[in-house]
Amino acid sequence: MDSLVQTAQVKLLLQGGRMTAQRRCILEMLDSQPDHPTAEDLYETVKQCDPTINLSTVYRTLRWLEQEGLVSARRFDDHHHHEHFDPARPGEHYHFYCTICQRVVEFDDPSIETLKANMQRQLGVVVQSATVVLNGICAECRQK
Amino acid sequence: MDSLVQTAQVKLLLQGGRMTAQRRCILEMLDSQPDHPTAEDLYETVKQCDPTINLSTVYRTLRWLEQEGLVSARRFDDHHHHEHFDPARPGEHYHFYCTICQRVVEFDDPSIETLKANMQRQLGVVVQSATVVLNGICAECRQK
DNA sequence: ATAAATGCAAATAATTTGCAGAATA
DNA sequence: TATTCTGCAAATTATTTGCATTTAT
Repeated sequence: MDSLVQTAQVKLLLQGGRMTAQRRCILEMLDSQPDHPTAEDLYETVKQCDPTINLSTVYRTLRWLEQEGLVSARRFDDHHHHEHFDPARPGEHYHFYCTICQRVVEFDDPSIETLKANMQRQLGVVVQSATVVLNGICAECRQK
Repeated sequence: MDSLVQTAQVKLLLQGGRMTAQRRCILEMLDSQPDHPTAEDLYETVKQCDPTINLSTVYRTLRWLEQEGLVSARRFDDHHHHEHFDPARPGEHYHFYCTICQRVVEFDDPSIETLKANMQRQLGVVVQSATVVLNGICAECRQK
């Protein structure tokens, strides 16, 4: 398992990019959290290791990572219009979003492949990807 | 089948609201199009029947309709961060989004109920709603 | 006549960009 | 030392809000 820092290092070398302190710090934070933070969330966290970092730098790094296929941007909530950044681990996965505590739980299920196949057949389309967000109440919030 | 204008009329009466020319025009446009327009799309269309209408009025009407359960707001594309407004017809449905022509096709499929049931069991959560967007190439765009 | 809705312009929120200076290879 | 990257401030995009004026009931 390469760390994000290592993977990014290689990509940077290949394209003449540079591993700066800011990037290393962002990458380490992203790697250590099982979260799906917003840019703002990440900014607040990263400030702990580099208090003078700028939000633009966080965005620029996230966009670069996205372009390199190392994170993907998702919108979970139709009314809070900000993106969550999902460090791309191997294997497609989908999300459960708790409408009470905003927790995100990843899952995968064979019924989604069934759905894709059904729709390709019934609609005559080609399905390239699927976004599935189940909204509801997570196990923890139910205990109340 | 009541038209949106009629349904809205009743809701307005019950809450002391008023049926204005602008609202009627927006409702008729929404009703006649099988589309999922953005606020801007709708604004351009509505201008044809009321050239002096303001974008704020379109937004205010859409938000009121949303609150009344007559339309729902969706984000289809993770990189164009604007909402599409879906006139809520009875029955839950999901969306196929063509990444070439931006066409939206509605569908429903029993595999989604299976998915919800699986996840409630496996994750111990309560699923209240599901957002499913399949992205790919529609039948028309495939002919090329 | 009165409360509600509109238009306008300014505010907000999330994200992006231009540019001069700082830092890496 | 030559580029690349950063911080800052200003720009952009989508949407919302305050307020004076207009309009439906």
